[in-house]
Amino acid sequence: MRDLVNVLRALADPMRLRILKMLEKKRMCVCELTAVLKIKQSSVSHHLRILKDIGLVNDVRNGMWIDYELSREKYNEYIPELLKVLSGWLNNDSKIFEDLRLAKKVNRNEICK
Amino acid sequence: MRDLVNVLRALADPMRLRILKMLEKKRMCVCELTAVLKIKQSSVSHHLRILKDIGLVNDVRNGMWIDYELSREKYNEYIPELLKVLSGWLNNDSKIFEDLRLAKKVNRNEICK
DNA sequence: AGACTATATAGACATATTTACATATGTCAT
DNA sequence: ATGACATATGTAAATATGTCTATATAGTCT
Repeated sequence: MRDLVNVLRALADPMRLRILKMLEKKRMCVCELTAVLKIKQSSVSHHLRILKDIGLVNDVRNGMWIDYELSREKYNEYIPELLKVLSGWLNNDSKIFEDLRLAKKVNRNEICK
Repeated sequence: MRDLVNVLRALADPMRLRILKMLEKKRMCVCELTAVLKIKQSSVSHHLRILKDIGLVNDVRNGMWIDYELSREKYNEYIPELLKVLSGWLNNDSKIFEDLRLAKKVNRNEICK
């Protein structure tokens, strides 16, 4: 029960949903996510920590960067099913649409000054 | 997006999950739910309002009582799918098991003094 | 109509959450 | 090692959430 509540809480936030919808398309580093979301880097890290702690995302070090991706490990039974239904949602949301457009253009070598 | 966040927030609470799991089995009035959950009636009403506002439950007057039931109307696209996956979850949770046992026994004519 | 009772609402309090700022950690290149 | 940069963490302020007490509302029943 605690697990399910924690997964739902992790999902019940616009910024974290936006992050997850971007990670559906590709791995992204913190500075790329920061550039798209337009909140402070520390806030992005905070949201990523919540998603990582509950097992919704993994981080993978990649040179100077740390890439985040949707988790493929089975931390608990709820996550695969929720990620699956989420993949069918918000695909016509204008905010998500704009995020994905920006995420596609973003280049870590340019923006991470 | 706002809709989805609100549905997830409504679900992300142990008391509200317990309520929904009971309503999966049968309609229940506020005083019956109060007896099982063992929190104050006003708190139960508060949770029911959140569930009703987002469209997860309906209320139906029944004589002196107001019965709540899982919503069958389609307020938004997320609710039917989430209620469906929820029906497969928590069925082995000990708290839920105990709730259902109490819910089956409870009799509104006795407890609503 | 009036008393009764199930439910809803308002206000208060404690706790949790989101964000930003400042700083720390850890990696790469020189 | 040192400097530069990406990311993480600690702290503080503003806002939201869950529970309670007290009271109001809206029905029922006689």
